[in-house]
Amino acid sequence: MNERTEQLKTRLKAKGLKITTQRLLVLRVLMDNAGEHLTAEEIYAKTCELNPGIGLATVYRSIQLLTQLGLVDRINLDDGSARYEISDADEEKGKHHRHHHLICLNCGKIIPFEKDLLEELERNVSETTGFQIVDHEVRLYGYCSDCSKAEVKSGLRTEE
Amino acid sequence: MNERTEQLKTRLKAKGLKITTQRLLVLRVLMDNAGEHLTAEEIYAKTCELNPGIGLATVYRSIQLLTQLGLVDRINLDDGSARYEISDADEEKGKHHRHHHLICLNCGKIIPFEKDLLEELERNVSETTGFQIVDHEVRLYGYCSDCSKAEVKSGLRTEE
DNA sequence: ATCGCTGCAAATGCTTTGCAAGTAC
DNA sequence: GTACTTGCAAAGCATTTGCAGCGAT
Repeated sequence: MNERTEQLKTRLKAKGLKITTQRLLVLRVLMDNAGEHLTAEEIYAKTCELNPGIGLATVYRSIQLLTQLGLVDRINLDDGSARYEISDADEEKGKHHRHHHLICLNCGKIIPFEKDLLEELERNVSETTGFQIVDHEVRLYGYCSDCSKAEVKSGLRTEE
Repeated sequence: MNERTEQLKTRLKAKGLKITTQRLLVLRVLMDNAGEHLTAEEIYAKTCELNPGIGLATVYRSIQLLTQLGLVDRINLDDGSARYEISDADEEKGKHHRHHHLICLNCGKIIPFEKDLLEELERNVSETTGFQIVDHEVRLYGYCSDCSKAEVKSGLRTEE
C-alpha cells in the first residue's frame, strides 16, 4: 500500500472521518499526476474515468479535505480556477517545503522549480516585523524559452 | 495635476480610449488608499462616496483597464475576491518592481514589505530554464505578532 | 444502528457581458 | 456625429451547500 494512502487513512481515522472510495480515488489521481497542476474539473474528469459515479461536489469536498490534511497543495495562478497538486513534504508541523512556479505569460505553461533561497528572506522579514512565517509561495512570470522568440508585444499585457 | 493621473490620460489617448470621470475616480481612490489592498467592492463603495452614480460594473471595467495599463497591480490572496493597489513603479518596459505580502493566517491581516532578494533567484532560474522573467510575486504566510500569542492550534489549518 | 458521506440540484459570490442611452472628442 | 462608455440587469463560472438516501464502522 502506498505511503500517502496510509497517511490519508491514518489522518482520517484520527479525526473520526471515514475512509471512502471517493477520497482514496481523488488522492490517487493527484498522485498519478504528480507534477501536473490540475483544476478541480480536471481531477473530476480523471476520477470519472476510474469511477463514473462520482460527483463534482464530492471531488471539491475531497480536495478541500486533502488540502486541510496537508496531503495536497492548492495553488492559484489567477487563471479562473484553483489548481491542486500532491504535496512535496508531509511534515506534520512546521514549514511546508513546497516548490514554486514559473508561469509563461504567453502560452500559460506552468513550470515548477525547486529552490529554497527564501530562508534568508524569511529570517530577515521575521526579525523586522515580528511575523512568524510558516509557509510561502513564489510565482515568477515571464516568457518560456519557446515563447521568448515570438515576443508578443503590445501596450496591454497579453490577455489571459 | 497628479503624475499618475497624467500617465493615465496619456496612455488612454495613445490607445484611442476616452478620459472619463469614472476612470479618473477609480484611479484617485486607489491613489488615496495606497498601501491598502482593496477589493472591487471596497473600491466601489469609496467611489460611491465621491460619485454616487457610478456602477459596480464600471468599477470592474476601470480596474481592469488600469491594471492592463500598468498603473494598478492585482493581487489574489485566495480570500474570495481579488484585491487591487496602486502600482509601485511605472517602467513602461522591463520588470515591475512590486512589493510583496505577509498574510496572517489567523486574522487575515496583510502587511506589505519591500525587498528585492529575488534578483539572484531569478538569474539562477533564468539560466537553468531559459525562462525570461519579467515579474514576480511572493507571499509569505504566517502569524502576525498580535496573533502569535493566541497560537491557534488544530489539526486543520485555520479556516479562512 | 449510528453518524458521516455522497450525489444531485440549487444556491452563492465574484466578475463579466449585452444592450440602450449617455458622453468625450 | 461617431465611437467609446456607462449603468443596469442578466449571465457566467467556479465553488459551496441543503438534503434525502447511502455507506463505513
